[in-house]
Amino acid sequence: MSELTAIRGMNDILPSETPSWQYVERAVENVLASYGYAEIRMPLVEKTALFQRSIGAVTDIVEKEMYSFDDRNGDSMTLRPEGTAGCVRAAIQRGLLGSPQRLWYAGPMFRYERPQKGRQRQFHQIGVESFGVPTPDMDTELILLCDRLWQRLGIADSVSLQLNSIGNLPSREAYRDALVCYLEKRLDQLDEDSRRRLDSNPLRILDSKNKATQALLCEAPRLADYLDDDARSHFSRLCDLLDAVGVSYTVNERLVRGLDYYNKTVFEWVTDQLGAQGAVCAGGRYDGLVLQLGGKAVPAVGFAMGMERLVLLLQEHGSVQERPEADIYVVSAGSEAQREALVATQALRVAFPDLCIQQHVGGGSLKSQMKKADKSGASLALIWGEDEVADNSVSVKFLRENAVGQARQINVATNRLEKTVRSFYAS
RNA sequence: GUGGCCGUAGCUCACCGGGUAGAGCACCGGAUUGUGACUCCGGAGGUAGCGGGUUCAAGACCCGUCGGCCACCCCA
Repeated sequence: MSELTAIRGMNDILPSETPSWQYVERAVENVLASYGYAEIRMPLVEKTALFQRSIGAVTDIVEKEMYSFDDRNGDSMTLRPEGTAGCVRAAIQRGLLGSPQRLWYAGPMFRYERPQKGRQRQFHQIGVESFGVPTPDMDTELILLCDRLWQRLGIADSVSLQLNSIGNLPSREAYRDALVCYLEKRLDQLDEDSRRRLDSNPLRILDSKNKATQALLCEAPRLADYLDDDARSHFSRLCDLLDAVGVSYTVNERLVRGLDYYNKTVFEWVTDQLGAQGAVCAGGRYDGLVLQLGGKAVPAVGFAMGMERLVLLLQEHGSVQERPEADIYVVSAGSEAQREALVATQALRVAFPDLCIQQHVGGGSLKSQMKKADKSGASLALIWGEDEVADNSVSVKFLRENAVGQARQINVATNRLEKTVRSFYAS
């Protein structure tokens, strides 16, 4: 093996996998279009400060996971670790926020982490963001959109919705103080990671996986008790609407999300089928971010889904059907026959733009060409040899089980080939 | 950043201190003249991740290193 290998955590998506990817991408694009969302494409690289000021300076992402570098002018740039910051920046800078906007984007994100199942350094997200609508019906729409997509992909049974409200900044700060106060009195019962979080990001302690810590939290102050009326009614309206449509969810009071910009609604679609990586899709409301990044006070909600994780889920369910490499495989013996075959094949491609018609290349005996025809999965082989050239015909061989009474091989005049193929596919 | 498991043919894996390192699948060729699959026959393909050590002898044991997977952490 050469030492010129791919960078750790940056995977090639191989030909055997791209059908699954395309399947997911098409389904997503379809569903998004049906809800009226428009695509936006942003650069992969942004100024480092953009991420520092949006994601939150003390988050792991900004502290140790960003691919940052100085460009030739000495300005610090960063390969985007997530999409929301760039999308907000673009929306502000390009003046998209005069009226409500429904946007989506897809593409690679970069985070310097140890790779594991469902997690790599270059990974792909599809992000959906809504700007300008402060009411909970907007949050609802986004969640319904997800639900529709899971149905569409056939993975609805594998994911479930976790929901919470983390209120506005003042109530979160008040709660944070109460939580820290409570935990500081019980420092000895806290695990090491949680102790570290006590100064940096106390809310994250809530979703610690440590059992002792979780037990400790049962008696801790509850975030829900600190929400103001606005956040409370926003959340209950969201729940009402979800109930009305019949989307089931679990209110998870410990769900706080990692990025600083969220307020009010946060949600996560989780699965137990991807090892340690439970979150397939996650997001929430971020009413303050546009203002914080230099725009007007425009409310917003959004979420992102992890393509790799969706594809993994889909593959576990085996619901992507594979297509044969070719529908028709063209073989020939002799250079004159190959010439005839080439011309006829080109005409067939015009007549049947949706079929995959492969003409054998690279020579070899007719036998070896026929082997290739079989392996390609094609239903028909078209054969040109000396005899066919001599009488302007082509031999059509049916390679698969087909309609009763169908001959295994027939010889037709070249000018009747199109008609023959058409009738084969009609039946 | 920490921990566990693992690097032998294109792929999945055997052999687990001793002869020229094997199998299945895949690949190539042949089994009648111009015809696939199934079957049979034949062939090609490996400095056993890399470096060092122990030993009369190492793919197997030890150390290091690189790479992979999984988990912690974090997150989509």
